Amino acid sequence: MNKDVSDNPRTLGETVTAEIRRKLVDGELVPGQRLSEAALSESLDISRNTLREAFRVLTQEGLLKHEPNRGVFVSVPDMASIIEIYRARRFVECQALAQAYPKHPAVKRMREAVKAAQRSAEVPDWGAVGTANMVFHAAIVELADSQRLNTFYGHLSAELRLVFGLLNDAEFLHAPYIDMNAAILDHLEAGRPQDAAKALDTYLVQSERTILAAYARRGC
Amino acid sequence: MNKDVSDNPRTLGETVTAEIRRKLVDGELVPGQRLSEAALSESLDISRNTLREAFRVLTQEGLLKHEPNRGVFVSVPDMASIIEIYRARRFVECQALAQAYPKHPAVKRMREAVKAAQRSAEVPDWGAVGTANMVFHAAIVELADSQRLNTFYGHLSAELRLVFGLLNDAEFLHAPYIDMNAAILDHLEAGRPQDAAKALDTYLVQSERTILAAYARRGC
DNA sequence: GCATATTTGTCCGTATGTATA
DNA sequence: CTATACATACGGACAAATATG
Repeated sequence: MNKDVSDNPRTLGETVTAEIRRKLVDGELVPGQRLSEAALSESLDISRNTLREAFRVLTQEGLLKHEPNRGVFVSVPDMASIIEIYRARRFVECQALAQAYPKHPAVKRMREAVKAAQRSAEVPDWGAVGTANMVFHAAIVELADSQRLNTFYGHLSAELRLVFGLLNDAEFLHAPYIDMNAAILDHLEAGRPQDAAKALDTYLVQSERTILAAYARRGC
Repeated sequence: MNKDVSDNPRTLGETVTAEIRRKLVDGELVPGQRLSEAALSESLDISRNTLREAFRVLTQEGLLKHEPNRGVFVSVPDMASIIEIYRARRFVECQALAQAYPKHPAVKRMREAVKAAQRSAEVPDWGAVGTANMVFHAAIVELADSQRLNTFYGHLSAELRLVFGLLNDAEFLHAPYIDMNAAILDHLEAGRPQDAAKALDTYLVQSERTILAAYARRGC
């Protein structure tokens, strides 16, 4: 899913970057939390300098926020960010799907993600459903055959996971979309990419609305 | 144009990052060149630690390539990269233009970029024409109203400047496109975004072909 | 508003591992 | 194979900015 350098970490800095990234998307580090250089470098058993290099990378990815002379904080996605992320998602995903070749290798990954989500929903394991859902949408972007676009989408996706961590209600957030994903895939495999794109747009608008509503409730 | 943190550098690290980025897009540092930590940190009069932080950021942006235990090099765009960058450009720019609102504020910036390019062509100052051209296309992406998409496009654009530096023939690369940009803008302002997108696609295909041809010639 | 403590920003020295002439 | 150069990583230091009482 993530084709970043940090998948195969060859230096300590990359290992640490990947580890912190995992903690961020897994919700072990929560939005707004301050990451003290001294404390975190000690708890990870690395030097401050190495940690700072990791901070720069994760800041670039949008997961951390660097405030000069004040420190590094986990990004706090506000409503504007959520709206913006969904705007970018609709832009990228719908276009990728609309122009997709129905026999593209990524379609297989989409199918597998749908199946995985359905299986996890029966357990039920809503966290796994959420993961499968993200794999499905990453596969949609892969249809566009652009590594750079995939990486960009990976950053969007990671930021969105920060939002999910903030809301903490995986079933509510993911359950309704299993069938919608399946329908999108059916359209695509049947050679109706325009219909697939249309369905995806509906999906994303609905998902955005749901998340914004949950976000607003949480805020009060 | 570049809304990055490094526009208003508040720390030495950000200043240095911006400075190296400038040297990269201006061609002062050429693709393939090795950037020695010791040499560069001394010439910039900064510590190696600070330089390494800048290296991580610029690597993330695709301008540098980090080879563990070997060092940091200026990225060498190969043919596959050029093709990929153009694929992403067509994907992003054409979509942004096709769905654009003709009275979007970015349209004004497009118009100004076209005028600037025409003025610079009369001097002639082909470097300035190239810069105006990049502003024009950045403005196209701004039509999509997504800060994250703008940043992503900024990275694509910077990588492309590495390619231009490799080819070193600004007139040949930019001169033919001044009028095409003007035509694209006319379509948009006249409320024909689909025609504008179509013209832009033609532009990008032709530009890619031209650059690949120049790249191939250079290789021999 | 002031004095103090904390934290970041930045530098240096150095030990170790890796790549290459 | 050895030697050399270089990147990796650490720990300590201090100034500057910020937070705290």
